[in-house]
Amino acid sequence: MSNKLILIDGNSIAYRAFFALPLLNNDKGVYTNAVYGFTTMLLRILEEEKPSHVLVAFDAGKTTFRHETYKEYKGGRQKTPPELSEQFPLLRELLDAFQIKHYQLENFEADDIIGTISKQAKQDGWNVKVISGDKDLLQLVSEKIDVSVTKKGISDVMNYTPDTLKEDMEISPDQVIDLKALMGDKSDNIPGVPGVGQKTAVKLLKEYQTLENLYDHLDEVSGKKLKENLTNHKDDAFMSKDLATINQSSPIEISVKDTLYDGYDATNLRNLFGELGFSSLMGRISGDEEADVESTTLEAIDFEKIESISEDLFTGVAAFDIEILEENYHREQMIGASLVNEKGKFFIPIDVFKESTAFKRWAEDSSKKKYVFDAKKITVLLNRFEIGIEGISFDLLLASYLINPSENNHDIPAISHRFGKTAIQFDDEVYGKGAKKGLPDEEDKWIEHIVRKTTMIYELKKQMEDELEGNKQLDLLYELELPLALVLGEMEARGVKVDSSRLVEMGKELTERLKVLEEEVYELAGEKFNLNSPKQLGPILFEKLELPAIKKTKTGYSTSADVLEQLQGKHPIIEKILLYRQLKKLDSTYIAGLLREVFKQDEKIHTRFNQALTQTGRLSSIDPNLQNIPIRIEEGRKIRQAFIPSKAGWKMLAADYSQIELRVLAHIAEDEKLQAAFQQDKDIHTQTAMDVFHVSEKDVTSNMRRQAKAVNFGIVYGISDYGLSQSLGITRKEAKKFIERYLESYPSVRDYMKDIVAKAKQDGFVTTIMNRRRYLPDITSRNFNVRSFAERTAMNTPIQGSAADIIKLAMIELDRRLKEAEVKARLLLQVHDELILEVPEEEVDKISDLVAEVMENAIELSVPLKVDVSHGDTWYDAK
DNA sequence: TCATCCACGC
DNA sequence: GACGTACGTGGATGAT
Repeated sequence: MSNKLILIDGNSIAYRAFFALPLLNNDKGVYTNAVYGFTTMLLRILEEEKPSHVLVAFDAGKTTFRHETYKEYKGGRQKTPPELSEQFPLLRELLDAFQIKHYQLENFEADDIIGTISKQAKQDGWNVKVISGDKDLLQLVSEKIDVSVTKKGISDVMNYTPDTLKEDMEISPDQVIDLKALMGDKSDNIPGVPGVGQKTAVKLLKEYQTLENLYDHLDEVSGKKLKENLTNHKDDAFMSKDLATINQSSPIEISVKDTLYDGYDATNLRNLFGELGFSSLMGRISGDEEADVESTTLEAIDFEKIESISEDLFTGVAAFDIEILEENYHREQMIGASLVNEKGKFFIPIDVFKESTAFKRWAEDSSKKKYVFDAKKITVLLNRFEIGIEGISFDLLLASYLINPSENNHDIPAISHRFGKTAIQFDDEVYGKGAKKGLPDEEDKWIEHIVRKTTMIYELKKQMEDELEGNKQLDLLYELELPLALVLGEMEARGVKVDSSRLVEMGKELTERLKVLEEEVYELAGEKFNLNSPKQLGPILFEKLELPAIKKTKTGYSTSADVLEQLQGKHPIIEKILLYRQLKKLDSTYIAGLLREVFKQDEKIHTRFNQALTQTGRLSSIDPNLQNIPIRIEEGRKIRQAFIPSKAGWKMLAADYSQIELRVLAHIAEDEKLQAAFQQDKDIHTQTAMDVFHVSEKDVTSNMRRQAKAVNFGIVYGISDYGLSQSLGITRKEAKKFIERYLESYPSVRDYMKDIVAKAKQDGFVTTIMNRRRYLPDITSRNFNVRSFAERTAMNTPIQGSAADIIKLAMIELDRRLKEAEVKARLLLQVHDELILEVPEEEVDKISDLVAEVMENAIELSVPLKVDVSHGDTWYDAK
């Protein structure tokens, strides 16, 4: 088999990758986009071309021999952005990990190295492929040498052979330099001949083949001006030819044989990918696709399966984990536990630890430090055996989330691989996925996996802590998220009592009304169809009934509420459909959905708060989602009547922050006008209307207030002019004007918005009051939409995220104070800016005061925080 | 099983 | 001008 050599123009490809990809950085804040792009290209080439030899050539230094002929060579070039230059060392590291030779030569450009080596290879009869973003290299094209030039981005390449070159550019490889001699090259500052562009140059070369021949027959050239230019710039043309000519006899110290490529070291590469945060590329490292092969090649570990627990197992700090295959740790079966400490690695069967008093003593002893993954989960799981847990001093899940919330996989194997630890398989590989998920037959296999995971917790603690310390986020973990996890764990385990019969009753009523509505709709439509299917509803409305179609979706007509609302009054069917949709939602999601989630044992709902998901730091709630129980529409709000205290004579108590985000904005932006409004406890939407419309309070109409409210809403949620136009039903232009007027009224807010975007561009991330981070690589995107989105995110995340920080602080403090006061009242739920508690009737007054006091003083801002507290027999009545 | 559409909350 | 636009969860449908 003949040799195949790949020659890569390193600088050119790095530049291409850098500008083609958003300014990604890894979790250490190091920019990696060029390296990432380069890597994807390398992986693709290695896979597709299967080369025997590879060389990456780099430019060296600022000046080359070309500057001796023409000192303006490459003059006027923008200097390499620092975000890119800092990636070159990484690039070399990457190539080393790939075990690919790279080379640079003082005074010469990458082109010359490539030209020289390719010439040697050609003489030896090798097949050569050159890869670059620069068309200059096309002069090397020959029978044996292909040149691939990136077209757009880095993955889109055009491969040139002598034939395709002819076809595409109508010239031969030799003529590439003549072409450039005539045309010049703006980016290299090569002059060429004025007035001669691509078209003219090609025409001339077709007729005279070479530059020399052209000048020999100069008098035959038609066109007075053209002839004059050619005559006057003959020197320029020949110098340009000189400059454009690649030196194929550079004094390189390597030869083709040195470029031997013998495959990469998968382990090294995986480690580097881990450091760089290229988790998405891990799977493309060959060897990885055969996961089973890898599993058998994982180095064996030493561990002990414990039959009975004795006190002396617990010395020093321990990593501890309980494995459960399904998501819902409130009800699903536990598989086993594992403990790793200075003594060794241990697997502990469930039955062994749940009955062990030694274990319980250890778990509940706050002086025995534990490292865990997902403290909240562990709290709930142990609680199922009536075991408490104290002394958790590290949580891998929360640490990973805080380091970079945008990672979408925060399980132990994923984190481990990201941080360069590869002695672990992914859960899917061990347990399978989907319907096939389960314990593998071989017991050792899954036991070992569990032990390995716990080992990772033990080993990663230091690394993660260093990372957090570097970001000044240790407090965020240890003073906020970790204590909160325990509070949340108790809330989840406590659950919320549900009056199922009330739900059933409401369900019956709804079913009746739905049936009637459905019939009425079919009557009006003149036929039966599936009313729940937008795909079937569309044609009925917009074809059969000939209503004007306002919006389309990918698959047909849009029948969303905002479309239907615009059709209201045009046909009686519309309001029936709207009502049907609303009631159907209530029935399926809130009645049936909630009933499904009620635990039989205690008639309670135990939601799970996801503490490591949202990009802003808010919590989310699943199975069921208790953060979106209806409230705006009365019919829906009644659902809340089914949420009741767990004991007779107790009350539900709700405490919500009033305008917390706008208060946070007033604080962060230091806007005196906003601050004053809050200090005087003004109605903020009315105040905004006064400021934006320049009217006095009494002249604020309800419409003005509505619009001001929408603008405030937009500020809080970071919506665009488009978003505002949608919510107000006005044009985008008008919306833009509104926003502009808002910013005119609150100049400090405008400054804040400007500054935060600039800071995000500089740092690559934004932070909240408690130093939570959100990375915004898209902020440097050259795509307007992508960039705009990132900019709005930069403005909005500190606001929303800080509000999330504040209520979390309040929850920790409130939990502490409730326990300290030895009252029975307890937290049940958090809904972003609101806390729900259940309280014995006799404690209501005291707790109302306490909750308000704690929430209002969770943090000291330049504006007061205001909390409204209310209570009642059900959640509905606590309004 | 997955994508799409729709709708609820903050 | 840029064509997709706050964050989430969940149900129903329909194609795979």
